[in-house]
Amino acid sequence: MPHRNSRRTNPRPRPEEGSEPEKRRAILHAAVRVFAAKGYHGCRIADVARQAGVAYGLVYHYFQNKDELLESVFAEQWTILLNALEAIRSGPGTSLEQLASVCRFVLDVFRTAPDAVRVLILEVARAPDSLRAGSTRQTFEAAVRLVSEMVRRGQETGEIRHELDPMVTAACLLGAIELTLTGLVLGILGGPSPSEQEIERLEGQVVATVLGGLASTRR
Amino acid sequence: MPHRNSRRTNPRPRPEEGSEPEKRRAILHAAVRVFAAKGYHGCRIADVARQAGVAYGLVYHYFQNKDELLESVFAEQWTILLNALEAIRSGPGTSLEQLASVCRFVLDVFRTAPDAVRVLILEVARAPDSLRAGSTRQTFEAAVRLVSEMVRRGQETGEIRHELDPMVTAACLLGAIELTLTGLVLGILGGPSPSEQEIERLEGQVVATVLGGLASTRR
Amino acid sequence: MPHRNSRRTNPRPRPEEGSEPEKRRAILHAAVRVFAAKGYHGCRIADVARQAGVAYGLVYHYFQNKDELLESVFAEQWTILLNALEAIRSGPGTSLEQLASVCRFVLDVFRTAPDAVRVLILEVARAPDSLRAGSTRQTFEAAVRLVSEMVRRGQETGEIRHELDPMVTAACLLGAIELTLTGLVLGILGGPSPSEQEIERLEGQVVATVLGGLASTRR
Amino acid sequence: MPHRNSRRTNPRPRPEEGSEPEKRRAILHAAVRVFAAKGYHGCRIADVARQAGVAYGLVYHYFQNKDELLESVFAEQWTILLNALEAIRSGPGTSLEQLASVCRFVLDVFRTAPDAVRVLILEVARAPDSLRAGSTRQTFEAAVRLVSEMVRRGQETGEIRHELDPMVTAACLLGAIELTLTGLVLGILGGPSPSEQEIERLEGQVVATVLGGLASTRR
DNA sequence: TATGAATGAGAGTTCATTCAT
DNA sequence: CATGAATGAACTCTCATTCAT
Repeated sequence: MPHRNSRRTNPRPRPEEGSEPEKRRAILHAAVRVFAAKGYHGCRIADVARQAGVAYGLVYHYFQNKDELLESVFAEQWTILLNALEAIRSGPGTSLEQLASVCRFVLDVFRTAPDAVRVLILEVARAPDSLRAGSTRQTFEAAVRLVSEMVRRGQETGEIRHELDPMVTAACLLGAIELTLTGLVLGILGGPSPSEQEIERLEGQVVATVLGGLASTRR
Repeated sequence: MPHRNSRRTNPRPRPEEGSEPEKRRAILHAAVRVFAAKGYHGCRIADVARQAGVAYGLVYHYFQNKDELLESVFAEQWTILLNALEAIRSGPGTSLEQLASVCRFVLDVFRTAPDAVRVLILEVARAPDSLRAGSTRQTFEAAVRLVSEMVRRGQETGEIRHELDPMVTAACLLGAIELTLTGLVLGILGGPSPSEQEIERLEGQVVATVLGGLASTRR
Repeated sequence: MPHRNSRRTNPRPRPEEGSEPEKRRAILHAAVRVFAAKGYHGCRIADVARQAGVAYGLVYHYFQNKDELLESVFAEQWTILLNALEAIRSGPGTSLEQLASVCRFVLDVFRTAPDAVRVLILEVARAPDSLRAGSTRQTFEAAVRLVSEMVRRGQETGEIRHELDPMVTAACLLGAIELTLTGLVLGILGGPSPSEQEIERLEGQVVATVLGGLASTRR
Repeated sequence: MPHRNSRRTNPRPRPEEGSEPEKRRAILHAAVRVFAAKGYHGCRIADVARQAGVAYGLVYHYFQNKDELLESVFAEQWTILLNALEAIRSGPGTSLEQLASVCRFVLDVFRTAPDAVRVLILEVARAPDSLRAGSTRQTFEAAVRLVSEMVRRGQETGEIRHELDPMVTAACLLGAIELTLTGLVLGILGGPSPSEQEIERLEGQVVATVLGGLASTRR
């Protein structure tokens, strides 16, 4: 009986520099959707395979195990977000304008790809330690650091108050976005199925709240 | 003949009508801890029973099933928080002072009972729909509304900017708190095991950020 | 400590020589009903206790365990049947008349106490070996023997064909009754809720079929 | 290029489109045996899997749950019986001969496959309502109807007494067979392990009893 | 007698993972 | 690459039985 591979010349099963097998992609996309819909633990391999229209076992051909799959989902989504944040940071505009862009960007993405955002935002810290210990935590931290960097630069230029801790400020800003999104998802804000205009209005509100603060006068 | 006592002639210290059985309480407490440590799906009945020091089956004596148990946990924790928020709202102080108190209160509780806070904050929206559809969503919404009410009153007294939407503002405030807590839990803020002083500092930072906003000058 | 009851002149709860405690009786009655409704394995102690209106533990006060309880139910029901069969046997009438009475008796009882009959007839051989090994098998066999005795006597008087094996004949007769009852219970015979008249008609049919046989002419 | 096969050169014994997977069959067979040995409620999935020599989970690969498995067992066995009855009915012979064949057939099958018969005969009406409501009740009724049809035809040809109700007669006949089998199973008839000859003798006895009736003379 | 809280073994079901084809 | 049958550990839930009061 011929063994699997006479010489193992690696005919091609390797991710072949850059070009990713189409089915791998399908699985990843499916995972995002299922993940978003059912959460980390509710997301079963069978669901992902069915959603992707591939055979059960193929998932294990491309991913070591469930954790690696979901870790990949996280990583990919975060990478997209990080790239966007980085683009904003290295782009034009004052720090305050950049931070406003961050708010708008996330809520904008939600409008077009709510699943991805849910995965990104709502599932952080929900995954098991194994995940958190992995790249996810790092990328999450990276996002906070990136935003805190914008804050720090704003402090240098005098746009942002010096007394604020950039990291805490970044956390507050991202947290404000997150819970606004949660409110949206749960239907507490914006109603059961918010219109695009409504979401735009919420964007403006979040920006105003976070940048300007609640108080009408400075103490 | 001396009757045992004025009203309650219960010969044996029976589960004292109306008062909650001690073991039920133990199970609930254990559930909070396990829940916080492992999340909704990672939380197994066996863990809860062991943690509570009771037999497996007893959990099912007091609770219909896993969902009802965890729903109870949610309900209890939220009730505690809601009561505290309500106490703050109906207490003394200006609206801004009250909102500052809210920030401080949650972070304070975290210092003394991090598990409860994790359950409360980190698990919202993570539970299955059955839970979200239940009392949890309502109480979550209640919390947002309570805070938004404080905001609204602050707008009436002129302390808080009129252009802000109270609900969005409340969501931002609670979100800022939440992600700061998440940062604490993950060790991104305050280091691996933050001192009480460090947490106090973070409290001040969050209050300053949220109430005063990021911008050093108003547009 | 004051004892339970200053006077407590034993109003009656004592087993009072020979007289069976009222609650024991209630449990037994309840067991018959539950047993009939749910079958041996579907019958839970909790159901019996609730149906009897007594506390859980009391069942174990009067009966060693579930098997003993259900064995008691069997024994009691069979005893009633055996006594009736014996009364018929030692009573007046030819053998054929007696056997007709047996048919009528069982179907009659069904009319007034279908539960008891179901337990008696439908549950034989369904119970675990432990039960079958016990008195149930013996009483079941006793019933067959009793009927076969009537058959034997009929053969002696020439009423019944000599070529028949009394035991097989008895089994056939009881079997005919049983499946007719099953048909009644399942609604295949007599419709969903048969009238008394309908049951009477079935009685006559069974008697005619069993005693006279199917064939219109003897070979 | 050699086409797949002349008839059966299947390189891999794949589940052969359309044909039933071999292991599914093994599970079904095992279920019959375990079912017969322990009854509906005593029959555990683990037993079936072990008996079939397959892994626990495979049972759930082929069957939704325990009820569906046992329903399948019922359905299959009844189908076999129904087919046999139908074959007898549409075959040659007078009605009386056909009915005699029915008696002989069932007792014959018992000789070669006692398990299947036990399942078929002894477990009817013992299963939970869910089962009874399903195909089982219908097929049971179908069997009674099939036999009653033979009776009716016998009445038309004058072989069978006109005064008998075909349905009741059919029930009596099948009941006679059933309780004779029960007697066999319990060792009340034919002794602990009856020889084939003994069973043949019982067959004759049952036929004689049912067809000819008990009475030696017609009233 | 009587109660019902407490126990824990056992059974059904799910699902990540492996493997032969 | 691709498939999906096969495996079995893990988990939820049930219920007979015990026991302190």
